Amino acid sequence: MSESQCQTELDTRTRLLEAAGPVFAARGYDRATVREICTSAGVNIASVGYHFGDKLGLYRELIRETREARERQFPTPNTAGGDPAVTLARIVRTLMSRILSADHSGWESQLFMREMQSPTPVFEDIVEQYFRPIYERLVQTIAALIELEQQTDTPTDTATKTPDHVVEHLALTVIGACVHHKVGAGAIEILISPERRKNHFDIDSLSRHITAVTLAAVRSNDVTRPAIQP
Amino acid sequence: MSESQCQTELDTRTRLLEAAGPVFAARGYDRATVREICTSAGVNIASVGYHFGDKLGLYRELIRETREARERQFPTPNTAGGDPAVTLARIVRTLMSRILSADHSGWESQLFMREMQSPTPVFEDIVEQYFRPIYERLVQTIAALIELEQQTDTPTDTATKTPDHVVEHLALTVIGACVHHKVGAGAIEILISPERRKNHFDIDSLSRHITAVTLAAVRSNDVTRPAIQP
DNA sequence: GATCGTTTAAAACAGTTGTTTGAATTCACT
DNA sequence: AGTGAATTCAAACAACTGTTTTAAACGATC
Repeated sequence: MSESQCQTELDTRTRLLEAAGPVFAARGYDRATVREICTSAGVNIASVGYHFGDKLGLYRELIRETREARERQFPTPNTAGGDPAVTLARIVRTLMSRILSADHSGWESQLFMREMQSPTPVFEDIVEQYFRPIYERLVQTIAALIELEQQTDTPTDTATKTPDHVVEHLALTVIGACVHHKVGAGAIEILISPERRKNHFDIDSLSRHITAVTLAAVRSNDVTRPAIQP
Repeated sequence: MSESQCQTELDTRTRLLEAAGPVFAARGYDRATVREICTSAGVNIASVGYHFGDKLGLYRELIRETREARERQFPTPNTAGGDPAVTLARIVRTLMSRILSADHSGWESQLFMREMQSPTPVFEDIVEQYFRPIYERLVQTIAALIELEQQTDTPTDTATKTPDHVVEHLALTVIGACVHHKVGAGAIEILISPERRKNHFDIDSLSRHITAVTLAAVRSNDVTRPAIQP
């Protein structure tokens, strides 16, 4: 094994992985062809079979490495003791960064978005190892926020405790609001003017907005104390 | 042309359209094969070419008819004069119904979701004719809500007017929260317990939750009066 | 320098895809 | 029944897919 070259002439295996990312993200697992990947990587078609067994093997490895890189770059905040409002802001920003941050060209998150609608055999791993940790931290944080809010309430209001499913709804609302800016990017591109998108649809603005909405919801009894059918 | 039979023996054209819906929704445009559609419809493979020109022609017609049916069944609320809060609730419910209502088996909205991530030549039409109307009504309603809220504020608070992009952020947050329950259904199925999903993840509960969150956000100055960088 | 395991190369394979062909069939109308 | 257009059918087409094959090139070790 040669480990001396580090400039442009890399390992065939590595070149395959690097070329596979954009292609799988752009076309999806099925539409992506090993021929296009190999051409883009400048390697022979048979290399996929040799190094990864088959197309799915290459895809599995790509997903694994991408997820690990994404987690390293935007780790799930673990500020357990601090102010829940600050933790919420951090979680939302982490979510938005993982989704919108375009280090290479935004294909990383596109991979995971495609798994949501066209799941492959790796989907369950992605949810358990990538989605669940930050989701559960979000649930904990929102629960802490609600509890904090209700402690400062006047005692007469504390008749009914906020049920668990409301916390889950809130967490999923947050995630949905974040994810939508990637999933619905094509529609947003048509619905929102380019100038508006350029000025106000960055990670920072969107994170702050979603955090503010969530905090407002947590402080509203109409959300945390759901009424019986009106 | 025969128009006498209306029971099980329908027009070949109609049978093709009816069979195409579930297949295109389940597999996506590319993965769906005309062979599977024709087998499911019980017609010859060449019928697609004869009646619709080609695969894309069949798909175009399916999208058109599905969109029109969906708009008929869940029309965009046009209660212009009424209480904006009521209008908001109606819009959210319409959105959730269009997305989650499973008349046949939920494939109708799946079609549009797939267009968001793997757009075909019909995507722009869908956005302009299906998404934009209800989106703009949502924007108008939220703007009306904010104005109504700020009228009742103490005059000292009305220093800064809510900028337009905040209204757009709010509208997209609402849409994202709704859409996520379809796009992220696969992940939600893993993250949320089946019992919880069965009891609290229906159209009614989710619509009320999202409406309440939006109303809370509209009433929060932290949302409608975005601060300069902290 | 010969040798053996590792890696790459071009070509072919078997399967599936959307589409087309040309004959057979159906159908309304005389 | 006969006619002519509309429709359906089985079969084949050309293009593309993932994968395999077989031989060639490489690289370290003796």
